[in-house]
Amino acid sequence: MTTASASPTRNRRNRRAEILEAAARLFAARGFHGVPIEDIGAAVGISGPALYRHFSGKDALLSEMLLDVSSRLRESAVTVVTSSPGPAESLDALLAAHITFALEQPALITVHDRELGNVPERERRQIRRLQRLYVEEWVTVLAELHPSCPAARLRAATHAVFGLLNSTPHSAGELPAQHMRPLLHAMARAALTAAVKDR
Amino acid sequence: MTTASASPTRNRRNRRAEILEAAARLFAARGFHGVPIEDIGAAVGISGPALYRHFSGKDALLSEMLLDVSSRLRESAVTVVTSSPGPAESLDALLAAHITFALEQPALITVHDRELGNVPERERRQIRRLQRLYVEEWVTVLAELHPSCPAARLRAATHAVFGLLNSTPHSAGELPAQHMRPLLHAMARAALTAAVKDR
DNA sequence: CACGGATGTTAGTCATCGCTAACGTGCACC
DNA sequence: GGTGCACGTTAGCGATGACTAACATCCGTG
Repeated sequence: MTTASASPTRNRRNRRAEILEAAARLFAARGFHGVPIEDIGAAVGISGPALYRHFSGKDALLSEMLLDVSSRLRESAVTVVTSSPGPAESLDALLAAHITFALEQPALITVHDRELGNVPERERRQIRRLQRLYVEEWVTVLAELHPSCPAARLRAATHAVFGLLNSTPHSAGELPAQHMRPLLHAMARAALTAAVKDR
Repeated sequence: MTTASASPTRNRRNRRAEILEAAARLFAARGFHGVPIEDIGAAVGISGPALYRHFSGKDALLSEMLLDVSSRLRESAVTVVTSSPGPAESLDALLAAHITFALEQPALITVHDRELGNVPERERRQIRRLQRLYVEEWVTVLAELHPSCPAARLRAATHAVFGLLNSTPHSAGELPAQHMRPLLHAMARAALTAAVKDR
């Protein structure tokens, strides 16, 4: 039979993804510098230096992880906005997509906004750029809905909403996901509505 | 003249506070394990091992920092609630107090919800207890305002609002504090209101 | 003015960690 | 069926970092 593991590329991909996932969990729990490379290896059943067959170093691992998250978020935002009939629908879709991500990948979300400072300068700039673009997707949609509201305020409100949505890891287990999702959606929506009201 | 530095206790207190403050900034920026003890010393003008004259170790420093934050938050909540005429005023006062803290001590807030995992078991339990009590102050007030809403939902909503309020460090500089404060207050309030509506 | 404690210093120890080196093994492919 | 590459191993090196030891200095006090 043609084995499922025919292509070495396939295996390599899986291994890399597996490592990234395990590392995300560990980084989220103990911080980048708190996790020795040996522990990451152990978490996927290999040991220590074997990681260097897949990543050029610990920094590179973190960089790739954050770059991946940033571009996925950004990409999903672009997709979602361009395929919505209007700004109101865009906003709901942005909320839904972000909530899905936060609920399904709490570790990644955590690492994403904690460990940027430990990424080497070069790729940190890239990541920041993607994050900015992601925020701007939100701000653009909000600006369409509320043209009279200054952009700075919209940006601040967006960041605050990210804080709300990304708090998921902290309240893990408080509520099942199928209740959490609409709760977060409603709260974020209300917060944004309040933010653009000029009192 | 009686010198201001008469009591050694006084000096010691100041030094400890100074160290805790510097360490908070550094931990917030680079993570607990990312900050060598020498850097903390350097930040207050002494060098490295001199810290051991004030703290028994790096762990102890972190523990004291988080214990202090947790108990201050909790205490302020108790004070504020008991001195309010009713639950509605309590809620506003809780919001105001938390926002003040988040805006004035962004580093402490950051460390407070990132580094708990690096605190030794014993004091971690204490800190968790204080955090739980703080959350319960909020939940109690909310429950008075909305008796029909299940406590688990109120707890989840409270955590989400903390996420919103504590996101301040991320959006540092977006907006001046005198605009940020009412914005956060309005958003948090609206989010809570939305959370307790059962649609 | 000696004394002692609070508070610093520098030098050194020991553990840990990131990473490299050298080597083993299975598997695709000619 | 050898050959080479993907992927893993263990041993060890060099750097760093937490902490201790031994020694200096300031300063209030009997």
